[in-house]
Amino acid sequence: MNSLAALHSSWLDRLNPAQRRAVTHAGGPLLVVAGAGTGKTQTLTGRVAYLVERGTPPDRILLLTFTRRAASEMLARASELLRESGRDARGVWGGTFHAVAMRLLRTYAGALGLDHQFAVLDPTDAADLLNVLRHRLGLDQTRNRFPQKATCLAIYSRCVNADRPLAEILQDVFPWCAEWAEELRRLFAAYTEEKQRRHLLDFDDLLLYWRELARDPTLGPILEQRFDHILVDEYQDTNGLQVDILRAMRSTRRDLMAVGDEAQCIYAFRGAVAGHMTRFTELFPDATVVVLEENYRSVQPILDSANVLLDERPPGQGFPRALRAVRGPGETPVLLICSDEDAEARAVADQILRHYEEGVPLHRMAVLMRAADHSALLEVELARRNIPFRKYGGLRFLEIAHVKDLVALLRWMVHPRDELAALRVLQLLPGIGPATAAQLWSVIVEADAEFSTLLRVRVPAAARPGLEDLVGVLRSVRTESNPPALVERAIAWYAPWCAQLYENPEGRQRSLENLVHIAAGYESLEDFLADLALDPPSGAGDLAGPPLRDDDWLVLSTIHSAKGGEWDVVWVLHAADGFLPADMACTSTEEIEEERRLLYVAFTRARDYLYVTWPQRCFVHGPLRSDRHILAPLSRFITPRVRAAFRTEVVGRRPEPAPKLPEAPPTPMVDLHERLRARWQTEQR
DNA sequence: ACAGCTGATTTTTTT
DNA sequence: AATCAGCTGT
Repeated sequence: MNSLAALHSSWLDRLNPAQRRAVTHAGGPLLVVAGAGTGKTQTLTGRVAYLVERGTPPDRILLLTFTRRAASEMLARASELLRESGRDARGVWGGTFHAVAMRLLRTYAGALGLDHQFAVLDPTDAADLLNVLRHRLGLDQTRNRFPQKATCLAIYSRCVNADRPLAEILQDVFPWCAEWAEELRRLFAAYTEEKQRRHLLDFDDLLLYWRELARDPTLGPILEQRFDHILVDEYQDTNGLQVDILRAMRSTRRDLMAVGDEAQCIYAFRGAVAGHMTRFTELFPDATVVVLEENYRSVQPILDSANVLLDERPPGQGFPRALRAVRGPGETPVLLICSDEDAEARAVADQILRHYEEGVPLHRMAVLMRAADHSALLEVELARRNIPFRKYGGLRFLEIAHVKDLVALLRWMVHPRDELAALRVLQLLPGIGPATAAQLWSVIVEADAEFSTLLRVRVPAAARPGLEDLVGVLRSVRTESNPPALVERAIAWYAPWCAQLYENPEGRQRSLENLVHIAAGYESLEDFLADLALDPPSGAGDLAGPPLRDDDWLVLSTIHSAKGGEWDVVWVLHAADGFLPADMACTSTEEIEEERRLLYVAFTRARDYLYVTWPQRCFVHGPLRSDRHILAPLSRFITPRVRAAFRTEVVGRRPEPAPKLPEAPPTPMVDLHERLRARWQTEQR
């Protein structure tokens, strides 16, 4: 025990008293209220290390995080702390709720009556399946247009995750779809049945089945005993379903540690409720609460701006809890008033270069925005100036058309009964559309997935050679099991169709080659695909972005994807009403308050410098609002008091005074009026 | 009967 | 910019 104490002291002493109290907490439920930048990650990793050091077997610890990356980073740091004691944290169950659910369900599939071979539907597949069923139910031929497949999935998912009835969700969140309540209910019923019939689980099912498993009178207790300690990061963003799971997993055992910050709850669209933090102590009345308030990240002026931002909330929106900077004074944040978006992009690029020349590497800077397309002009400007960047958030890797095509082929190779994948692949061939593809599929099903029967079907001549090669590729899994080799075979088949179907085939092909490298880390193609669905490469930019000359790149990120991150210099783009808050999120107080928290998250990512930009004129493009300019008022969250925490700079063209015309020389009079009238008098027809 | 095209319509953020 | 229903030429 003495030697253990000596080992601890090396890193335990570096924690502040509150952090140490959390890390060495004796037992029972523990809530850590951790404001932004207060060392919540150190506290969590410290706790893991402490538990392992005190003898808890790593595989009896469950660490639930918001992304997989967060889990692996924390476990690596915990192992670091443990090195002296000769133990390590590998073996700890770490990952997202979804990834852990996947692992548990693979283990208990049999007992649940689930096919061991169940496949996971990524959101794109889920939407495609809904689309199929929507047509089957005749919901395409309606007076008004039925909601799009992605919207249907969003509605379904919100109901499941918030555990609230459809009618309520429609009323509160999707009022423009309220007229479709009955049709949607039928659609979701069909969807649920169809998934079960095909042994498919979507992301939400992973959680739903876990909850059922944990609540089961026989299996539940076994599952609960499986873990001595459960630790949850970003607790403020857990939804009702996840809270249910935690309660079921801790009905008799009491060791549960939750870490979070109510002011950073930004996932209402996934069913999170800002009040879950406060409700923790209701669910676990014997909980110990530890509050971390000392901020180690930012200089005081940045925290001042964040503190005022929260202080301007209407009453009843959570406790005011001011952050104190351990680091002390620093630069005042800057509000950058730009004449338009072009000026914004140029000014931000200028400043990036200035900080770079002062010695800040690009990867210590980040540009954050509410929606992925807010950085469109900036991206052009960065490319023009050869500033390398990576973009996180926005279009997901698996949503890019050519990636979807290739992944469908890989899935079909692995799961011969994957109808959605097969139909997508078959329709790549010229002359084959929905009907022929469906016919080919039924032939295969009858032949018990013997691919060569495909060649007996009469297809348009143009499709014939492609189809023959396809059979060869599909059968290659029988002789080859090396994932990268299989991915290469798939690419070889797909490349010509890709070139025919899309612009920029070289670029697309290069991004596909990256899949070969990623696949190299896997034992089987199956594992590779399962992981790809749950944890795809972050952002399209990872693989399709501009060529990276060196290892240094600027980060562009949605605020949602920036969660947990920190940078020396941070820009927050488009701090204009209609963009932040987004105009689609202004129908209720709850939505608006969430937008305010989003801005709070953005502010508190910055260590040394914070710039908030306001383009006075914005170009709105995309759905619903045909491309046009609008005058955008400053974000309602930048109230006079908040603005007082900033220094203001103005960039771009001021409205130019009308150019003075040179004095006109005297000229003869002309009758303009007459000429204009005449235009219509002589018009024939 | 079908594939592929045309033109109207479309809500952001992510595991 | 993408989706989707309906139209048109094969």
